Amino acid sequence: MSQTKLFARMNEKYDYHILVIDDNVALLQTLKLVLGSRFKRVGVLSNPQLISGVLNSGNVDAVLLDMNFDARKLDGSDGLFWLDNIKSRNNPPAVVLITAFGDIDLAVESMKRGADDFVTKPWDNESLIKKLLKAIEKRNVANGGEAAGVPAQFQTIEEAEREKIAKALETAKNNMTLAAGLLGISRRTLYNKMQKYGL
Amino acid sequence: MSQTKLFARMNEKYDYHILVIDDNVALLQTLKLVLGSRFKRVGVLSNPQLISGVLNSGNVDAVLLDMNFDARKLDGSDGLFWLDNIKSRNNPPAVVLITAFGDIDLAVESMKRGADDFVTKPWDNESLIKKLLKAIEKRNVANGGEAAGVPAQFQTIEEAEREKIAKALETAKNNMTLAAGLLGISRRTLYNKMQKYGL
DNA sequence: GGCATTTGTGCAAAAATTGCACATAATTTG
DNA sequence: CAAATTATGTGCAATTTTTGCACAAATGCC
Repeated sequence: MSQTKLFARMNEKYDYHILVIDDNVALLQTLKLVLGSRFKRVGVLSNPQLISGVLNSGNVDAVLLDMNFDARKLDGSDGLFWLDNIKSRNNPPAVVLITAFGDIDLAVESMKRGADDFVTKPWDNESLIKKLLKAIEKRNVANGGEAAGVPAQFQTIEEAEREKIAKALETAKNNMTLAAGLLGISRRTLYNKMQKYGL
Repeated sequence: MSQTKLFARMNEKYDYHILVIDDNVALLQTLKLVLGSRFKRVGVLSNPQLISGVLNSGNVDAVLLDMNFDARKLDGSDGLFWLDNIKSRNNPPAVVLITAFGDIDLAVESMKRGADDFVTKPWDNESLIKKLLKAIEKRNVANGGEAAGVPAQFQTIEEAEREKIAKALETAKNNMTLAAGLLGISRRTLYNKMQKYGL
């Protein structure tokens, strides 16, 4: 039923959907060409106002977002605004930022706000593609790989419980009484579950 | 039993423990002086090998870490190594990196690896202090404020379960059969739990 | 218009949780 | 150090939860 991130053999394109957002139309063309050679679908957008709509419809894996839309305002605040906008969505795509103004503070601030990577113009095509791939893969594992809509792995309640218990034991430094309290279960049950999970 | 991050009135020092790590001893002195005027305790370390020991003993809230120890290797790889080292600890302190070589890629990579902020030499004392404070506060809320070793909040198994179920429903787009499968419980049980949790 | 899947719910058997008890450790404290 | 307090591991019976199965109605799909 699903056919996501499969093979990536020679001449094979990655089955990912990239959305490029930049107000420079010429640049947009170039990027579409470059990325189109390696990704199955590359969308292009010159008006960031439309981001929301596009993300709602298509299944976008990564957004490549320019930091500066307004040429009179080169501090990247527009980019940050749209970054926030995208990252506050429900199941946000990976976001890689691109800018001509290599400002460390801007880069750091972007990362704090949830950007997945940061690229400066002029960029190297291969490393841009690599960064996009890395960002997508990281996002996919973080999301349990539900990029294509169909979940791949999803932590079972039992698995989550096991982890939670392990963590509680650690936090409580193996004080069973405390750990049981933290977990909100009776001490007897904690013993039972520990046996069940081999802890 | 704990008395962390209290007041910060005029002339009052923040009750935080900062550890500065740099191989430049002169710089270390300066930083100790600068930070010492605003933080209760400021430790200083010129040999990163000793980080682990210091972090084990004291209750360090934030580490200010230089990126370049070996003068012949200016790519920051040493700093990243120690950053990883610190952040892989159990209850890691906030880490703010400091470097003379303002390299965007290095900054981005640092943030990816869990640094909390990034400062370039020459720095502004006030903003350095602010960054440290922000980093510590962020870390404290993230950890639920268990910096002092005693757990404050800990998610109960039921709470975790509730969250997990909510997420599963979202992932499965409210397909109950699928959601139950994802969670590894019977469909009937999913209905029961949803009622119990008011989902 | 069917055929397959999903939904919500009932029911009884099986399993898990809970509170309590109790004999021993282990830890704290004066 | 000795007493007092707290934690441990386990048994047991009452209670609660989970499970599998069933079934009629609703929904989706070709």
